[in-house]
Amino acid sequence: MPELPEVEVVVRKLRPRIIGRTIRNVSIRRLRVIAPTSEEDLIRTLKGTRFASLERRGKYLVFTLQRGKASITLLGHLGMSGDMYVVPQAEAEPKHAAVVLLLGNQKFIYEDTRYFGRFTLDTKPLEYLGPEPINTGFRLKEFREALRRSSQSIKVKLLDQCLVAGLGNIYASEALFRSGISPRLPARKLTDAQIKRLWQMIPKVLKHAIRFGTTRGDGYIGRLTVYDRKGKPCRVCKRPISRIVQGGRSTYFCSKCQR
DNA sequence: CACCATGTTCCTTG
DNA sequence: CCAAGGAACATGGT
Repeated sequence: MPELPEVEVVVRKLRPRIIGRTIRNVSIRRLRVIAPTSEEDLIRTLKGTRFASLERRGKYLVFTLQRGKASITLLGHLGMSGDMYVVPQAEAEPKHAAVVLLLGNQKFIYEDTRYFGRFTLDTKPLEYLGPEPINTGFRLKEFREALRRSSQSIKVKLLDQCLVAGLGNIYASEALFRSGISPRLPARKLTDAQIKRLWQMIPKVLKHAIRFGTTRGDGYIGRLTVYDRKGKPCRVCKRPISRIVQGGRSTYFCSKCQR
C-alpha cells in the first residue's frame, strides 16, 4: 500500500478538487470495500452531501461531509493498490473502480486493483491508531516506553499502527537502515541512543518521501536506500543488501551498517 | 507454474 | 487472557 507519504500526496492533490463539491450520485462497484457499511446506507448517507474537509490520519483518509448542519465522517484507506482522484465526468472508468462519486461535471474515483482498501462510514479503526509521526504528537518518551514493553523484533513492531501511525513495510526498512539498527533486534533491547536515533529518523524518512516521492506518481520507485535492493551494493559500505522474512513480510537491510 | 507485492484482520497456537 | 505467527483477502507482475 501506499504508506503515509503516498497517502499524504494523494490527500494534498485531492483536497482542492473536492472541497465544496456536492455528491450527486454514488456508485459502489465492489461491496467489499465499503464493509461493514451496507450499500443502501452508504448511498443514502452520502448523496446530496458536500465535502467540507479532508485530512490524513496515519494511512487513512478522513473525509468530512456536510448536509446542512449535520456532519458525516467517511473513512478511506488505499490498501495495497488503491488510489483516489478526480476526473472529468466523461472519462472512462478504470478496470478496477471500487467506488465512483458523481460531482456534477466531474467524478471522484476510488480505484483499487486488489480491493484491500476501504471507503466506509465505520470510523472505529481511527481509535486504535498511535501518534502521527510528522507534525505533532510523536513523543520520544512514549515511543521508548512502548518499545520497552515489546519483545517483537523492532522491524515488526514498527509496522504496528498503535506504536506510530503510517509506517509500512518500505519505510520501516528505510528508517532502520538510516538509524543503523538491525531489524532483528527485539524492540526492548534497543539502547536509549538507538531509540532516540530511530525516533529522529522516522519523521525525516517520511518527510523526505513526501517531498521527493518514491513509490508513486509514474509507478517508478525512486531512490530508496535499502528496500527492494537485495544483492545490490549498500549505498554506504558497498556490501550486498540482505533480504529476510519477518512476520511473513520482506525486510531489507545491510548486515554491516545495521547492528 | 512459482513466487512476490506499499496492508489489515481474523484464527490458531503456545 | 495475551502475544506471536500465519493464513486469508484479490489481482497482477516477473
